[in-house]
Amino acid sequence: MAIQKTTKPTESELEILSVLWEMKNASVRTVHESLSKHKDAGYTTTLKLMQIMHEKKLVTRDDRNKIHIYEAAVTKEKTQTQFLNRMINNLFSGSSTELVLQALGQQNTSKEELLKIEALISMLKSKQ
Amino acid sequence: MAIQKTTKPTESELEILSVLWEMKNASVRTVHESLSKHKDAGYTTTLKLMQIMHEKKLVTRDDRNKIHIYEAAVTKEKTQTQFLNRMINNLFSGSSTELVLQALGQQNTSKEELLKIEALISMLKSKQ
DNA sequence: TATTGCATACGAAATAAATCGTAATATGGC
DNA sequence: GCCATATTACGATTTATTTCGTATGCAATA
Repeated sequence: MAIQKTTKPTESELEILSVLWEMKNASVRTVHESLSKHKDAGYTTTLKLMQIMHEKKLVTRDDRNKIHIYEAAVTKEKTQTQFLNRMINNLFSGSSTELVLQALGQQNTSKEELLKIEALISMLKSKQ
Repeated sequence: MAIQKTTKPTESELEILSVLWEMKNASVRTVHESLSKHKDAGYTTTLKLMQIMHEKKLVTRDDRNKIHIYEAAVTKEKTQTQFLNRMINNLFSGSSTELVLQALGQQNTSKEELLKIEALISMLKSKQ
């Protein structure tokens, strides 16, 4: 059985995936337009990137029509997990708690958000 | 006033920084030995990387003696924050809460850890 | 003093990522 | 059918990152 090599998306690929997750599916033009708000690169750059992502199986596409429609082939959750783990190992000595503490500490999180987190925590505690 | 361009460490540079944060300061040989446990690259590769990091001001070094002693020039906290923010923006729609929930959800965190987080949360709540 | 063993310096190759120009092609409106 | 326009395909260039080979120097020691 062939090993499914988990291709870690690059920074640029992540930007594209974000758009696709948001929109469910989209043409190159649409993705490019969305990216243009923040970033400034030519249309063919976006196109090329998406073609490469297709080769890497990071996206699927429907190319039955002239305008190809792309869709993310990896879930947002899986990708988040992948990057989170990487980051926890690289920067937080393998401790997710350290990361959580740091993330909560630096940002100012609203009371509502804090309550949501508390809820999850008591849920986790009860499960132990 | 010149703008302090925040050089974002690359993946490999991060590995080296981790060792330096851990050890406070170290020679190339020491860093290389530590990295060798996980990774497999030649000594001069590590050396070159650390020289580049010195140029980029990511590390300082004491080169009064033949064996140069390196030290991280960026704090672990600052770097963590930098990467956390990047990640929150790229992958978690700008919401640190989302990241926290995801991080807590996937790993199994011990009761003690959960208590630590709860403590921080109530501290944050009282400050609002 | 000559030799050996580590150390740094440095250039250059190998690899990866991002960017873009140009050509080929399909489509819709005239 | 022809043209204008928008799209994809693709090669090439640029830039960043990682890797390593070789040169050179210094210091201990035989």
